Amino acid sequence: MTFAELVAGSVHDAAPALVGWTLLVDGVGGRIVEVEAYAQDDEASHSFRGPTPRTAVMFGDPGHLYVYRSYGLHWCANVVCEERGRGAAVLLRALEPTHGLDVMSTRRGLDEPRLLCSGPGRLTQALGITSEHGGADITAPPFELLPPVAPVEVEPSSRIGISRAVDRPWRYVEAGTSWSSRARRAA
DNA sequence: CAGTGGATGCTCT
DNA sequence: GAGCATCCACTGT
Repeated sequence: MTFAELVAGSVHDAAPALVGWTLLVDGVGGRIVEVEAYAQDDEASHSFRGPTPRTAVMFGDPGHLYVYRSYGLHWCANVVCEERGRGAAVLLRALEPTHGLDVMSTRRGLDEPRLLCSGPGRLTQALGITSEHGGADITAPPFELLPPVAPVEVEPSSRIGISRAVDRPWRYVEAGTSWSSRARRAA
């Protein structure tokens, strides 16, 4: 299954299947360990009330990036899923840093590996993703996607930071990872 | 370690 | 004018 085929399917299948892929931007990045699925029929999704100038990308082609500003200062990156017009996307919430640790440390202004990519705002800062990448094809340079080298076990849980549809278990975290955004407690 | 609140800008009501 | 798909510093134990 190629990445393009994967994200063309249901967002509820694509989201857990993205865990374990490695995402690089200009050779810098890491393994995806935490994501959340957002569907159009989903009160917590930006696409819930239909397309707007901000969310137009969500209703475009799968495999492209929907980037939005969060709380006025952070960028958050999503991979558009399903076919055109569906308004479905997967929010990238955490990576296990594997490539370009030094570059990410500089961009983040800290050395602690655990804090480089463990959060949606953190990983965009570490990878240099901004609104300039909004609408870009994530399967083309400067992006690079490497498939998992071994089967990945994924556990569903509730999504974080939302106030509606809180009960839907559409957050997917790699089992046993210590790199997720809620792994602040020691292992 | 847990809990709180400030920063900061854009979208939609 | 409210409300965020957040992060960090600071407080009090």
